[in-house]
Amino acid sequence: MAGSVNIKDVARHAGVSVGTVSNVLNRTDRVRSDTRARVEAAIAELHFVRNESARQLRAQRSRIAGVLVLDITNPFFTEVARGVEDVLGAAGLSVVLCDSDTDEDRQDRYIQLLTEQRVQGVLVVPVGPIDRQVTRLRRQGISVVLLDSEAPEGLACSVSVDDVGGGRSAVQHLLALGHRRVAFVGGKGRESQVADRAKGAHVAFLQHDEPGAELVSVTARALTIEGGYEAATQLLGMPEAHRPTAAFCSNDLLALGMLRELSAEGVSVPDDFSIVGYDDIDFAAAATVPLSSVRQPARDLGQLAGELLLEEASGLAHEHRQAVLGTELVVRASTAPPRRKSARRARRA
Amino acid sequence: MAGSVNIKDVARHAGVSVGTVSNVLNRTDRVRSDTRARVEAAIAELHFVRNESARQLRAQRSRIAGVLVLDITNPFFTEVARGVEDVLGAAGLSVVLCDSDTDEDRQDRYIQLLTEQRVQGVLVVPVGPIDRQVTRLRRQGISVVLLDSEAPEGLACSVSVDDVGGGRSAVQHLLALGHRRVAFVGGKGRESQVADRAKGAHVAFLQHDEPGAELVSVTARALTIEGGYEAATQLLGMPEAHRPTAAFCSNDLLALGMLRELSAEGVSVPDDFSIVGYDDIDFAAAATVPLSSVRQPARDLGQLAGELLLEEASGLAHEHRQAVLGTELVVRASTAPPRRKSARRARRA
DNA sequence: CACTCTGTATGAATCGTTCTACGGAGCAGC
DNA sequence: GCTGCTCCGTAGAACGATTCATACAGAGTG
Repeated sequence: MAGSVNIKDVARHAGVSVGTVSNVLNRTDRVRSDTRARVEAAIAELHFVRNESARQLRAQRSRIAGVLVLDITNPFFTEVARGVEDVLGAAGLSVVLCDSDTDEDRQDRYIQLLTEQRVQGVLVVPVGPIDRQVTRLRRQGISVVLLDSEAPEGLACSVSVDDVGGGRSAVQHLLALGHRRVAFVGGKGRESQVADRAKGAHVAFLQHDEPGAELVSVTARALTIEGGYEAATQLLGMPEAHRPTAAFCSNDLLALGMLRELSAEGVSVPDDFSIVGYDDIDFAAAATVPLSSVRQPARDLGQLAGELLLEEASGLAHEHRQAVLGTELVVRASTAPPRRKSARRARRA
Repeated sequence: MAGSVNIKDVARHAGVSVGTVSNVLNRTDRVRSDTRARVEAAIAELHFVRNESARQLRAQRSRIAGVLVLDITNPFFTEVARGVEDVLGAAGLSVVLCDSDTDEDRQDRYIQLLTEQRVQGVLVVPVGPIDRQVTRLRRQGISVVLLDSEAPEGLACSVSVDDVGGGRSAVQHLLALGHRRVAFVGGKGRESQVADRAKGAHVAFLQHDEPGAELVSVTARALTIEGGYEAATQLLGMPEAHRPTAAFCSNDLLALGMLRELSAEGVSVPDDFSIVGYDDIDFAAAATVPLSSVRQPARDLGQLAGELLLEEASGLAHEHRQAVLGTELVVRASTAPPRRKSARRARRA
């Protein structure tokens, strides 16, 4: 049976008071070594496991932090989570990972859950505006750091990436190669990250200032491999005269999906079409046509966010900071100058 | 301030007793509608958020289930987690994801954490033998289901995949194509899944019974893309006479890494070398040389495990069951008959 | 011997919620 | 008017660990 053995059972079994057992658990040095040994023996014998709910109730705070990401199947976010884990784990906090699946309702449910748990802190990659939820968390004394998204001044700490710059560098690269019609592939969602990457793409076009150059917007159902298939199909459906010769995809999943679908349809990358992705996940380099991609320092992002959270949670004087990390364009094999007009056209399926 | 407003504050503010507030929260129908409205107004006004620790303490059980996987950056496991979420989320349980990173210590720490939290249940992809931990969890009244690994009869429910069968079908495919020297690529770990896949590979060889056919074992540092690069290097380092003409990799990460490294070294897949992966993650189909792979029904696996957990946790009479799901070999472009002897050899870098 | 000081152990109060036993009000039936 | 309901609401005892004020024993000091 055993059901649940508590500190009182341990105390009785060891012939001491509950206070002493608690001391063995939490302030080991305050108890004589023979007493401690007796208590520890009782703990082992009865298979006592501390009830964290009771502990938390008393302590008014848990030893857990939550990480809430947009898409747990996207390696970029799991890499970020690992970065968080690196830092918080070392500080003795446990990290639990939650997946909003880019759904505001799910995001809010998880935030509610974490609030009810009175976690130490929450690191969240937000879906849509999140000011209200941040205020609510703060009101419960829960630290918040925004991940991969810049917080409004004074609202919270945030660690983001210069997505405008990243988007710009991707498109500059394509323009420099000689492409004039470039697709920007985004999703239906209104993630600020994607919007910023799009903005960066526009900036690159404005700076380029070549007459006739055109940025075409393509919208996939979701920022997934599937979405990439779909976006490729959309591109192939365009009349050749207006079809872009290159695409900047707002993440690598899209880019890999598009790469695959184009190859399957006989469009050669990079000879017939160039692709730049975003995130530089491991799979980007591992693609057989290794993908040019805008690298985000995912692990660093997570680590820095973890540090900011610890700083805020420590209760010391704390000024919210907005860290913005840089990106790095990694050029691989999926980008090349466009084929000359005279060359044979991509075969349609 | 606000700090923490509790049910008592709400009661005072609404002019009722704490019991009534609790009833509004938990058994809404037992309270007259005007009273309820008053309480709800007070809750909203004071920004009351239920303290889940106290609730759990009283209820002796949380509304959370934990999923503990080997590698959170491997899309196979996150897909399994989504399957679990599908089922448990619908049942009103929240799911938290933990990453053992194939490390027994980390695994044990997370199990300890989940035990202290008195979660409803734990779904775990085990690292090494786990009987002791299962017994311990069970003793605390926590349900356990093993994922992707078959539990010893009577110990726990488990949902696994016929890895021996999967391994066999992969290697049978290669043998049928005419390969005679085949590499099995595993890792340093002692995961039972990998061992079973290796066993399946051996079975295929035994059944094939062709003199001179040879199964070569290659060990990567880890079952990751990096590990795949490394395994490819090992293969390329072998004297050509003994070098396998095909590899069965124990997961897709390895396979994709190997595919990439071989391509980079001028070895063409599948012309010079065939590769079969395992898991059939989305990235496998999306590789530019789409990967032949043994598909595991990841999401189904998670869903079924979730259902078994709910059944066990419901407290009804419950017999532990071992579900074993089948695999399906998905043949794509990374496998082909071996090049004839006379053909040119792969160029070394 | 009286005193203080130090090192240990104790016991009760506390955290916030749930839930059971109970009570008062209103109503029907006799 | 009494009994027996139902409906709503209340009071207070749990749940299990932590912690603080306190007690006590023994050593050291004068």
